[in-house]
Amino acid sequence: MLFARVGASHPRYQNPRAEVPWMLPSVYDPKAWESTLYQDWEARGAFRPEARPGGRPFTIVIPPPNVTGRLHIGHALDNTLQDVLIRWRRLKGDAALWVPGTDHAGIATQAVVERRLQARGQSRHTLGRAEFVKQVWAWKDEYEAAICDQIRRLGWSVDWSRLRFTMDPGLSRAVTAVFVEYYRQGLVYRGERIVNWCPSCQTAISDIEVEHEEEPGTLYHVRYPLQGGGEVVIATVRPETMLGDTAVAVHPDDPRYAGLVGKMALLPLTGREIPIIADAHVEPEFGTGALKVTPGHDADDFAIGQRHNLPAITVIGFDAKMTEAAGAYAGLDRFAARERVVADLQAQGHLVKAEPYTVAVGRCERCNTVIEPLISLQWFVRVRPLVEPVLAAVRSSSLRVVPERFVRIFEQGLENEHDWCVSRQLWWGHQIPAYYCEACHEVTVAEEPPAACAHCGATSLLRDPDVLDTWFSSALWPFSTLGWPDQSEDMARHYPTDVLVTGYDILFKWAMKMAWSGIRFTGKNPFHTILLHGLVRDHQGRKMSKSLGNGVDPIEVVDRYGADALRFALVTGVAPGNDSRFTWERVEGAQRFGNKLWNAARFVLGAEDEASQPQPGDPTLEDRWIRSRLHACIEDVDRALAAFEIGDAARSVHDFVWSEFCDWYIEAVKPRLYGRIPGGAEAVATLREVLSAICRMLHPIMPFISDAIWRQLAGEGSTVMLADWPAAGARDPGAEADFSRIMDVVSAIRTLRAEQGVAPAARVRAVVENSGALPEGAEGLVRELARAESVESGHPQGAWASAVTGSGITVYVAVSAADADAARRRLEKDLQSAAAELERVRSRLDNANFVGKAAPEVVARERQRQDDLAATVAGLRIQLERLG
RNA sequence: GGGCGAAUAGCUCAGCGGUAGAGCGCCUGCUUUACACGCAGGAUGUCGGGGGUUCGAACCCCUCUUCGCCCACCA
Repeated sequence: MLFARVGASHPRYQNPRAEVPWMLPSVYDPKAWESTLYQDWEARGAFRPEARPGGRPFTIVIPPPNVTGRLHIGHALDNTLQDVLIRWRRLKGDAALWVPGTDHAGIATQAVVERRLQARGQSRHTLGRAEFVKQVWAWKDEYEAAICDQIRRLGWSVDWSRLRFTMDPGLSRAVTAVFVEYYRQGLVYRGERIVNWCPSCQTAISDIEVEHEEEPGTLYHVRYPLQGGGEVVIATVRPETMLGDTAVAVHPDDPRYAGLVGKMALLPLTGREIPIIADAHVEPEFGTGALKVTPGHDADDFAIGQRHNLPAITVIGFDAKMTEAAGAYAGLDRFAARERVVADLQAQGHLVKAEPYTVAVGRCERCNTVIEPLISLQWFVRVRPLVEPVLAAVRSSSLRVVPERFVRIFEQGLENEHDWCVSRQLWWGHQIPAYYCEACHEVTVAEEPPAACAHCGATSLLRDPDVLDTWFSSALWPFSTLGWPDQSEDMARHYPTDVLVTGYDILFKWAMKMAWSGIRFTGKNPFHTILLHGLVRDHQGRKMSKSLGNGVDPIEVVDRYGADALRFALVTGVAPGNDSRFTWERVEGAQRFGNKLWNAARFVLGAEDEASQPQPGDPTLEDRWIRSRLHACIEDVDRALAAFEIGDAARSVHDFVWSEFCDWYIEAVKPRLYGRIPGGAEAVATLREVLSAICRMLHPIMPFISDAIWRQLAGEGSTVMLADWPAAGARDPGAEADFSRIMDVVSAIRTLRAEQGVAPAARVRAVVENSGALPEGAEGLVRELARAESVESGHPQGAWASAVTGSGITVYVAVSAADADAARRRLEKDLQSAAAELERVRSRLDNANFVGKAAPEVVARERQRQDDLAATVAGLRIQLERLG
């Protein structure tokens, strides 16, 4: 037997009567099923699109997790959403392909490996580049394996035969091809520009990798004397950079400084002469309206410098220490230099004032080091021309962003994009395919190392040592994973992909770049929809982080509750695009739901043996009702999934299973199954039909338990994973209305029993006020569900307890030793609420505006309500009188 | 400087124009031939404040407050 049917009994399990004849434990044990099922799915080839021959392709590429470490709870959400879509489409008959893979994550991975080396007293420099890269590959192998294992544990149905890594030979070829093509088209260039330099990571990073934080700082006002007398006062938060000033700028229209433009100022501390220039960038309102210009250490100043042909002086080096150009300050750390400069300015009388000021400090997102803007020779991608077609795609909705509010954010991100610095001074990554001639110093960019310089023919060429930004290769992921630049079958069949599922936090970093690369190199949007979700926070709403130690390991959750419980909990916690909170309570709730379904399945499977009739008869009211409700549920789940509202889909199945199938249908069907009423065979057929549909509807979200049940329902040779999605048949409004009256009456009787303190096992006499209140033949059902000895119609005399249902039906229960006070309290409560409601309805109907302006059906409904409520109130008054 | 999100029961969240909901927690009962990871019943809300639109607002508009994000050449 493939599957163990008997799991460990639950310690709290204590119902001796539940020794089940069909051998299923009463507590669902995920461990007994999950790994076996996953292996079986894989063995069947169910993860591959080929498992659905003839199906329409449906494709998702996984956002490749970094090989720096293990998956966190955010990955668990991201990938579960993808798996839900993939499994749903597969059940719908699509040839669903989910491409798995991992990202080499340049800086991050290099940093963790370097940290490990450091712990052993080594560094990448002691190893040398080749050996170091070899060690990073070993790390990658280790963590990739761990990640793949986690993917299996979560039940994600990825196609393992298509596992990819951003530095695979094929994907690396794509990277080179794209770089070379960009170069040919003039979209990539090398230049000496001001970049964000991280002194700790020792590499340039892109704008988006810098985090801006507001911090308390100081704004210094410094007096710069003028050549020939006078002075100008500038304001700065970084006085140490004044050593590299090459101008003072004022606004061209600023009357205060109209006469100064063209004159020379004398830089304090060094006495160097710098010109006073006019530039519209200067904000006259800020500070003194005069700006010190340091092209070597400020991006804005660099731009001003270019406009005015100013020289740039680098006074801070790559090590964040002052350079020789800083004269007396050379060798000092940049922050120590700031203090010294301020002290010296003060001593020499140049400091006008220093006032507290909030400054936005840029920090490296990886290591939190304060970024130093520095001029250096780097490679850049010109993004403006790339961005235009993406804007057009978003505006025409050929590229959708869900939820829609992110469309504008996406557009603004595209519009703000500046040239992208793509070279990194690292060893781990795709080495830039640029070769420098040692003879003529010209560069050759080519897919293969050239034998000779393209410019002078010399044969001595050196390859650029830098590697590309990780996002350069991730940007190609939707097509590089499918075989591009080759004309592969997967490209033909599975590209463009369908949906990109990712967190809003990497919309700009990643999604945008994929969009432009896809359009540029394949002529198509790489996906038609970007589905965004938020962050998974801790139960207090804090971001999960290593330093807070509040992170939740998804595998720990799986170990304790099973993958289905985690998946269900994650998915029900999210509204599209919003952050969500992780709580163990939610996971427990999901676990209980799985167990509830498991036990419903035990009931259905066991019911088969007990059916009294061999031939199915006509469906009864409850059969028609549950089918109708099932169809409503299927419709709703389909609608929700199509709209990417996955939490809604989960809730819908949950509520149907628990509140309708279990609470009412299974209970309603018991008399037939136990032979007290005929019709058992039809009940069994309906039970099985509904359970089968539940398994299929739930499978995308809870793949394991749905298959565990399915296999017992349909036979072990089968798997729900490759079953067909249930069809939403026609609704039966009559059955729904009739059965809901039955539920109303049963609930009313139960309420009265509880209020009257009737012993649970005792049978009561019940009366329903008018004979039309219950559907024909429903008395037996009500008797069973409400534990009544009889259910009649009429107006009983004497001391009966009564209650009014939401639908206005009055229900009476006879009690042997009536608790008159309790009965009176109930009546008064019902009377009070009915009278209040009647008053509201009356005043509404008395309002000529309402009657005149509201929709006619609304008015008609209110009139009907008025009549019903009036009758109810009158009836209750009579009841109260009878009670005395 | 611009933009976005959140604010509903003790907690986590649905609801987004027509009588305030769920789960958890809480209270009362209960071995009830699927399930005590359960069943039945119950209590609990100035739907952040203030204006407006509407016959009617938790829901639409304006405004304010609090919390959290993102973007921007924010000396």
